[in-house]
Amino acid sequence: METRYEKLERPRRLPDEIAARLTRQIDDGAIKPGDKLPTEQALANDFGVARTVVREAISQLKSDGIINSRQGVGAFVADSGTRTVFRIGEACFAKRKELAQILQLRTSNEAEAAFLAAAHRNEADLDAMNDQITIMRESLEKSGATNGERRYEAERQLYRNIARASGNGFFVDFLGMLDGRIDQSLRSVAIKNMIAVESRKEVLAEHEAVFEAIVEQDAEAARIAARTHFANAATRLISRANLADV
Amino acid sequence: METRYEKLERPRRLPDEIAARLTRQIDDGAIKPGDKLPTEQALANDFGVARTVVREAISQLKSDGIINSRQGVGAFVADSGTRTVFRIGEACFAKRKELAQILQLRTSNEAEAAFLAAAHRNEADLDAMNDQITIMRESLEKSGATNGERRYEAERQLYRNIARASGNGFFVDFLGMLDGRIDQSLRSVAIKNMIAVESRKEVLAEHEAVFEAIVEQDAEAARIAARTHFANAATRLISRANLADV
DNA sequence: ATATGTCATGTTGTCAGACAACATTACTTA
DNA sequence: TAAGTAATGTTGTCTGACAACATGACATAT
Repeated sequence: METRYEKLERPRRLPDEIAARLTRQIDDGAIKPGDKLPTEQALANDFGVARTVVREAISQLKSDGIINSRQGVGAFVADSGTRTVFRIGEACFAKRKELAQILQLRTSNEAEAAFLAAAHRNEADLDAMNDQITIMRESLEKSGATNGERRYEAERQLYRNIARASGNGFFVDFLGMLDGRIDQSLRSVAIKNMIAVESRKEVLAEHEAVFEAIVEQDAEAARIAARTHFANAATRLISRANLADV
Repeated sequence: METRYEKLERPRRLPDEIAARLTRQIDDGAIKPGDKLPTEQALANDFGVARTVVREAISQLKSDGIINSRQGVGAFVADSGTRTVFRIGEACFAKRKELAQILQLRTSNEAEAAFLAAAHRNEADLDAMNDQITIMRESLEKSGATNGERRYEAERQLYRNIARASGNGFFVDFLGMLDGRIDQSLRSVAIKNMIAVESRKEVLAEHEAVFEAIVEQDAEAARIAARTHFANAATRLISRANLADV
């Protein structure tokens, strides 16, 4: 019996820690839009680090549109409406309410992607989807961790294929980001779920319903089927994960 | 007559330029996931800048999950599935096809937010929405740039209020980011649109339909009404903007 | 022969100091 | 009163150094 270990996380670097603290102060309203940050030298003194470290932290915040800096003047907190990125904090995945909201966001967008895919898909798209459905079917009756992981990966690939078939690259990127974040935080839970869930046939039927609707170019049916699956998946995931009720 | 000037953009800094070039190389596939980047010193020599500048650039990419670096080893391109942020490049807003896709993404999510808002809204939410509708009505018959801008801002605020009423903070953040990016790139076009569009009454009616559905807690009607408005708005915006047909 | 310990090397992470580029303010001058 | 000028402070960039760490080669012991 080979015991599997999870990859261990590397220690946080100083610039990331400082970026996180500044971000939190801004999100909490301790520093408001328009306010001027302390000078880099002052921040370096306060945090007890070199100015280069502070600069790396500020560089990160600038690239997110959280702050703007002007040479010779200073760095200022930007309006909340000027953020250039959408990101989800690590901690959100550990809280029941916030995780439910994240999965709600995903469900909506996966449903829309399936809707669009039904209209735009070509034969190559269908083949790619069918490959994953086939893997799921073959793995259906088998047990064990390896097969659970195989079904999990097949499912992820199936919905990546659907997103791609939508013809809208922004859905691909956005859903890919959401899936990656969820995988990063909840992969082991999701795979355990795959192994344990007693109603595998019903889950497979959910995927098949989505696929068949896309084959038939029935966009509304695809949307409903995808929404059904991801809503169910969210319920299963939340009930199985070990979450805080903040 | 006071002529208005747009805020002028400040020159790009070296770390941002380097981060952009590296990102592009990765997106283009010139450097693939798993590949090791040149050492910081080598990059500094190639670009003809100091290592601190390269480090700031890499620090940005790390915070996006595009690369991972390990002390004593090097920096490596991460798998595309491990990106921690969703961002939209500036250039996308100038291309017809990509802008259409961005607006499609927004339409879908605004519709879902309205759907959720119909179920979760409280009286304070409705008041906030009604304030904006009132502003729109009062401004309806008036002309001029100022009134166009007023209607534009009222509309933005209305849908921010709806997103907030959804009770899901991630919709608020995501839609806020999309709206901010669109505003940044197309504000003047959108306002001109507000001033010029001959069918103001019909547009106002679209907003009122969304609002009334949310008042009546008719979630499906709210979704359809919001989808209708944003789809129409997308068509208007694209037809008026000066876009490349890449 | 295999496993363990040690060291040299190269890379990233952090520190310190310096100067350039720039914006603001106060001051000077026409 | 208006325009020009200098002083000051901040961010942007450069340079050099050392610390922290990982890797691979080598030596040693069992």
